Amino acid sequence: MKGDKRSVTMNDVAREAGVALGTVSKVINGQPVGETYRLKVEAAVKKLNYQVNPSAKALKSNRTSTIALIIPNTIMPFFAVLTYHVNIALEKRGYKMMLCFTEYDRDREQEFVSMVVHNRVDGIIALTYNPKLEIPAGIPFVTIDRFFSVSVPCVASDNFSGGQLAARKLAELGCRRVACLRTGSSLTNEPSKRKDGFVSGCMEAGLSFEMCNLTDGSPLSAFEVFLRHNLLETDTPLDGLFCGTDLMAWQAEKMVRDLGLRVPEDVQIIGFDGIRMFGDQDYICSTIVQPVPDLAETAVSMVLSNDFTGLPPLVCLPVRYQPGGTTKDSV
Amino acid sequence: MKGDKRSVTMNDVAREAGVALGTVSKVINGQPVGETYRLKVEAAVKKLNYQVNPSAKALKSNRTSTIALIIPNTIMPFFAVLTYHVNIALEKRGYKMMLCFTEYDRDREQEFVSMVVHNRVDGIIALTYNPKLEIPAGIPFVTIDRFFSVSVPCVASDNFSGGQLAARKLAELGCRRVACLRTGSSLTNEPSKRKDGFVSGCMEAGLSFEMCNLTDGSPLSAFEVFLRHNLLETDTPLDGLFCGTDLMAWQAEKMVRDLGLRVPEDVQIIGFDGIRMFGDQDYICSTIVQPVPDLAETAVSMVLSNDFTGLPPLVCLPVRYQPGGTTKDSV
DNA sequence: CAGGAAGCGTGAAACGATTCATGAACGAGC
DNA sequence: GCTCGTTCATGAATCGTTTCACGCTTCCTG
Repeated sequence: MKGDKRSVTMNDVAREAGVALGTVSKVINGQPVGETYRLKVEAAVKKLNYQVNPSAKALKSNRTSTIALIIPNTIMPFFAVLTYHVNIALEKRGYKMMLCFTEYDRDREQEFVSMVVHNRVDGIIALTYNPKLEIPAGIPFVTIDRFFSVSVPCVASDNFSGGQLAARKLAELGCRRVACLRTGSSLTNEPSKRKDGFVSGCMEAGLSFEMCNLTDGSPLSAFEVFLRHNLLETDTPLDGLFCGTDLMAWQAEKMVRDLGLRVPEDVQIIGFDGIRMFGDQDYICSTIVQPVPDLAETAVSMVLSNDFTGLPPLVCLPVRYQPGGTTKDSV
Repeated sequence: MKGDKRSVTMNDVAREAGVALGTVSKVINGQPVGETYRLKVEAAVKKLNYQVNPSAKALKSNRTSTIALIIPNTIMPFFAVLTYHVNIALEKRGYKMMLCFTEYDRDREQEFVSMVVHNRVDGIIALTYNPKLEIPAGIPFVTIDRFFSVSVPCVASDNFSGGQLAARKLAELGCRRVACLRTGSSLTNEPSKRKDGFVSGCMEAGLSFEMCNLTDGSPLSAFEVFLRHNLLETDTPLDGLFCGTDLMAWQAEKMVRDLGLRVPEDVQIIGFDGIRMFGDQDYICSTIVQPVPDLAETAVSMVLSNDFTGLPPLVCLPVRYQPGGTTKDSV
């Protein structure tokens, strides 16, 4: 069929180099081989432009050099950036990534897990929403932001400290009465510790605070009702907001503006994630920055770890505060 | 080694079903087989929970059911959304995606092309920046937004019409003097037709316009200089902006606000791409929306087309205008 | 200088699928 | 009833690696 010039095989290399097949294999895989032989093989490889056939290698060795990343989508900026860094970390180590988009669907999450196991990936990194996800045995499985059990290593930002930090910053910046806006209250996972940290930080700083939890189905406009009431129709209006994500902060900023108030003069806002547009430039709001490249790097190095069962059950990476235009400390 | 329970093979299925190996293969691949045999095989497959081994299949058939997507990253929202839809379109057809992030590096682009060819992908979809990219023969290759030659099919939005549409809208909305802000002037590709369409639209509508082209290296602040001059230090200030991307529009909106003007009251802004945050909700600005799901779907169906050489050299998909808060027609 | 351990290259077998030459089974035609 | 043709299941060969038992060298020791 179409110009299928048969490709160069190890056998061709062996013949060209005048050595045995096994010797070529050893050279290719960096196993110890006599200097003379290695040189001959390397010359032949170069001459014939030989490249290993990944399918054959995978078939025989039962390893695919592929790691699955199970994640809702790449539409949400946090997921998009995480996916990027996971792929970069994998590429650096000679691995490929198999992407599985679940769109938060619990059944799809479970199906993808079986699917990638059948596809014989060498490991799985998952950011999922099914608390009852069945985790396959016998294959390295690392989660991001979801703690299942001590035998399933989890990588996450230090969400609790991030929440605390936000509260402290708002206090420092002169806020008297603040609120925490968040969604997804139905699920307990690592990110839900942001609010816990925030509460802790407020108490510590003696800051008066409100909670506004949107359950999964509620429309975003519920925030608007909350804000209208607590900004305009009260004697002690809010002057600070902590939002569960930057996107939420971005929405909140709009809502506050639409209510005729100024950001950050009247209301200061801190988000979470550290999403920026334009590469290294603007943040969409003042925020608690997650170390996404580190999250990715850590998850990858854990899933590829030689001693998988020796890994710590939960790795929390440090976050930092970043002014970004919605707080008074922004330049 | 670790619980490597040998997996179920076609041979096991054949034995279980009491038929020959070849028969099982035919059933699995949907080739015609006697009813009785098919039923026996299907029963055995179910009983043993057989799944084909992709590596073995790829090795023998020389097809991997994998398509490479070569793209700068998934950090820019447009790329992120495109990647998402490409993956969904591929998954629907039983294909996997191999992601290659180039970060706009021409050498990496070229390296990835060779790499994926060696990895024997069944086709390549590429969004690249190297005008001299060498396109491999003998493998379906579809580009997005970059036209190379009539023999390399390209899928793009109708950028020219989009530019025209933006100009017409600004005219309709009462603008008298407008400008086009864009970057990346050094490269001629499909998106660069946006400005051409815009120019054409302005002339058609009798609208006075300025061009502000940022070459690749320039800092974003050059826009600020341009805007300050054309908004504050002139007798006939601009009252409308068309930006090459939504991100640029988002920046421009900030700059205009920082200059003390109101959006959309004083200056109306239209972007390009149709980026939204929050799924189906907010657009970050009034914009010309690219049909990203269609772009992905089209690119995928083209790259998998049976009659690859019969494809049209350039497919332009229709765009639409979407009010989003930075124009006076927004509710 | 003989004996034996250590080192290392060799090449056949195996991984699990696809493919195709082979021949069995069956029906039609005369 | 016999021949010829068609249909279709069969299973051996093959894809390009990895692996490992085997045996040849080399070199050290006594």
